[in-house]
Amino acid sequence: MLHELEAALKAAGDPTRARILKLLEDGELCVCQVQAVLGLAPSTVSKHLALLKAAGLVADRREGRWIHYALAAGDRNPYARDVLDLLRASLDREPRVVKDRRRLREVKSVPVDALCALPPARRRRPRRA
Amino acid sequence: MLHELEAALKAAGDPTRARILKLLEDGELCVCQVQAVLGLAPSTVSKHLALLKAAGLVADRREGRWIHYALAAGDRNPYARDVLDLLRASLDREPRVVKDRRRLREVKSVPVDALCALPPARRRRPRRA
DNA sequence: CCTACATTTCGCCACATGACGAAATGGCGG
DNA sequence: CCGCCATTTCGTCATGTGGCGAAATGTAGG
Repeated sequence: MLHELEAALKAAGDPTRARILKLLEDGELCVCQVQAVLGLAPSTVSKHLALLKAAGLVADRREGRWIHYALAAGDRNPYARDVLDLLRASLDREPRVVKDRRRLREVKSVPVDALCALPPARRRRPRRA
Repeated sequence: MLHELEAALKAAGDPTRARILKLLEDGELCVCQVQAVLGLAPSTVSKHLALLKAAGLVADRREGRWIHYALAAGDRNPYARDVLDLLRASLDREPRVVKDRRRLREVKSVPVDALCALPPARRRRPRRA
């Protein structure tokens, strides 16, 4: 692997992964929640999360069938703290980030076990089935 | 272009460009000096410097035939300062960086107008011709 | 054990990126 | 104005990366 700093910078330097990190600022999320907000294929989201984890920027936690991801405490990559702090202080006015946050509120209002069962056509406005 | 933060992170996240930024911590350098230290083709170095400049991490200054690059003050990209500070506080023990610094001292001991005339075979130990 | 389902892994494709050499550019000295 | 030389631009190639869908994995619940 690259040096830890380069890994962290590269991981955070991708638009999609930056979106994910901004989402996680509100607290941990399971993969399907992230996927619902981003609107990308599950495999794509999974790969990004795996890369963020490899870079030491996020940590995962298994709970039943679901795997929750959260911002890392920095115990794995000493530069994670700085990079995450930089991100935390940034992008809050970015339209994409604002939209994602709005969408996240919708997603969070749905129980997790109902979320992933929603058909794609309904994904824009999730509702308890 | 990408958002400024993403541009800065991406620019600094590349190994070669990180090496360049670490070199510039000692003060401005002309392209041929950077090229002599890195041992890469001039066109390659030029492209990296152009990208760093586009990202607002470095600034260039023309002096005669030579173009000097220096770390940016941050007036172009508001995140440059943070990213450069992060780099400044990092990598100083990296073997690659240590070697580059040693090589830089050699390169700086040669007058600039003599440096670029050196044949490639002699580049490992530059000496006034 | 078998199914259901969240997540990951794998194989693929399109595109971005880093490297080079060759050719173009632009200032300096004649 | 002409050539020299540092630097950039251009074209090309190999490799890396992000996206997807299909298949594998692993856990909960019957």
